[in-house]
Amino acid sequence: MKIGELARQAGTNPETIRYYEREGLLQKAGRSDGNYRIYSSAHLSRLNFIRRCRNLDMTLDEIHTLLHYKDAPQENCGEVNRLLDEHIEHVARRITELRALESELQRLRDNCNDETRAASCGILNGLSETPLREGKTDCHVSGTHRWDDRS
Amino acid sequence: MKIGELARQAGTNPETIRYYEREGLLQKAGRSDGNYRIYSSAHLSRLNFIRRCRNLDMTLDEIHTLLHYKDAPQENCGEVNRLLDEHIEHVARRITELRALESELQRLRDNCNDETRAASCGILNGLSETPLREGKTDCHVSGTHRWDDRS
DNA sequence: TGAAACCTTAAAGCCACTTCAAGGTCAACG
DNA sequence: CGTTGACCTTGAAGTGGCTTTAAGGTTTCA
Repeated sequence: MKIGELARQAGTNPETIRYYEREGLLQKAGRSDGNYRIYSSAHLSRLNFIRRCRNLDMTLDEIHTLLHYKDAPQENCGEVNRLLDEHIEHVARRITELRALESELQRLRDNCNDETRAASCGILNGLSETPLREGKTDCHVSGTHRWDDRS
Repeated sequence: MKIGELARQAGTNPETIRYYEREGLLQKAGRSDGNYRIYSSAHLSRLNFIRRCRNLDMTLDEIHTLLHYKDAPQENCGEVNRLLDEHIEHVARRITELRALESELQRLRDNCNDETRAASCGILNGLSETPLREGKTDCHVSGTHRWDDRS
């Protein structure tokens, strides 16, 4: 199987696969006569593992750790459990933050209901006054702009 | 006021301020004899506006747009309203996604309660089997790893 | 034969900064 | 006067997780 076929089967794209190889997440593939990468079903299942973890918003570093334990089945899995616990906490924290954000934005939005002159727009005026919030927690869940804004 | 003082007052740091200047969000400051940037309270309030918007997870592009209307108070503020509506929707969508993520992670976590051999760890095995979810929506709220992981 | 679909590499681009390197300025202290 | 140390300057590179671009090589089918 060549890289394009692997990409199709895993629902990702060839550049991403080459990137994972460079980063050492995916073992190097053998090459065909024409220097094309040739993959087996073992590559596919490892790639699927990686993509599942990415869908769960894990970093490549975290995935590296998980792959280590997959490759060392005799080791104790305590670190895997802890990694997941921490990750769940990060997600939970980010949800809390985004909810606070949402209500703050909604409050701001309610300040202007008609299209008026910018000078008297309650939103712009609100943004000029709202106190700066402190306390971005040490949560690693990120902001509002990760994926392409195709909407 | 020099850049360090401005940074302190706005709760940000000098490099960020220079970056905003390069990006055209903050007007260029005058210079002292020794070529230091000198700021006024007008700079401070504009910087505060920008930081408030960033705290609300807006992109620099969105902030550019808002600043345009602040600078043109006679224009109609309809675009400001729409920008906020879209932004609120993005945040709401990301919250929904993260909640789904959280329950999926929790389900996975429940598969392994003791420290055992990695080979029989329900988490690793779960990650090897869970179907790949489709449908990352076109939400631009980002993942779980935005801020430093200082925890 | 030749065009289309696939593959290769290396490098740059994305966002919103942060960090680094190498140096210049300024006030205070001995 | 010299020097220490806090502050400032610029430009370039690094962050993460890719995506895009450029410039080509290979394979397949008509």
